[in-house]
Amino acid sequence: MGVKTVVEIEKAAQILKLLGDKTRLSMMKLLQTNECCVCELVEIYNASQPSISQHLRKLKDVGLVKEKRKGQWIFYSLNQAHEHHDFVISLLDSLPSQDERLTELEKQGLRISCCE
Amino acid sequence: MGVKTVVEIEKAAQILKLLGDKTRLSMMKLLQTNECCVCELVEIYNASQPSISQHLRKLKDVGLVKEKRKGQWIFYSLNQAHEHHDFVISLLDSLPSQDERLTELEKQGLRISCCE
DNA sequence: TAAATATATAAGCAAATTATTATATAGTGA
DNA sequence: TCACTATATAATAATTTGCTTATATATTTA
Repeated sequence: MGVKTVVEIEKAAQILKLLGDKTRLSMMKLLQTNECCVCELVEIYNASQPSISQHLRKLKDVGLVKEKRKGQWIFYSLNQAHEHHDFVISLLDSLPSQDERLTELEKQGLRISCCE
Repeated sequence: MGVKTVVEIEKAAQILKLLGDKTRLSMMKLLQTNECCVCELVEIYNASQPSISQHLRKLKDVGLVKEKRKGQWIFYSLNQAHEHHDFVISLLDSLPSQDERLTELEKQGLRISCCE
């Protein structure tokens, strides 16, 4: 499980505040093991497109997620280069997988796959 | 380090939201290894008494801390019986000790000690 | 190039959060 | 019992958050 590194209180509070929202937290767990584009997340969380974009913006602003454009889609995933990535991972490791939400999408034929 | 237990997303988000405030987070870290009364926390965080009381109330409402009256003081500490205590501990274990704040108090002669 | 799709951003607003001020409750000790 | 200290709570004000609506930008495709 590796050695714990220390996260300053203020930095930790900033991260935890962002994760303290069930949509963002679930998204982070999903993005831990999947790349998703905005329109998939909109479907999954049954939220408006601007609402999802704004959540992603906050996560991106502190470097928790990164984006990669593939054609007209922008795929998000965890930013493994984040200073406190291991702190975040150890948190996410206590959460149940959110992958069944993607499986649902797949069933509905709404999963975006994209050859680079 | 023990086996990770799973915390439902909603429950985790609730806990993380509470910890996503630097005063509360620092207090939780302090209370992990110390019992403190309200007036000590007021000194330490340079906050008003109602403000500290309200933070403690929130933490107590979800069962993260517990209280014990000793004379005119009420001492708070982590509630080790919380359903997700191990989740909380694994979080706090990544944070730097806040004990020097108590040491400061001690120097100023403001530490409350109380024989039961 | 025009239409369609995906995403971002800005503005406005309602709900939630945090601090402040004022007051109530409880224990201590003269 | 009265004054004092510690704490909680209620009311209010200030701030922040998250959503919606409207619009802008970028990419694809006809």
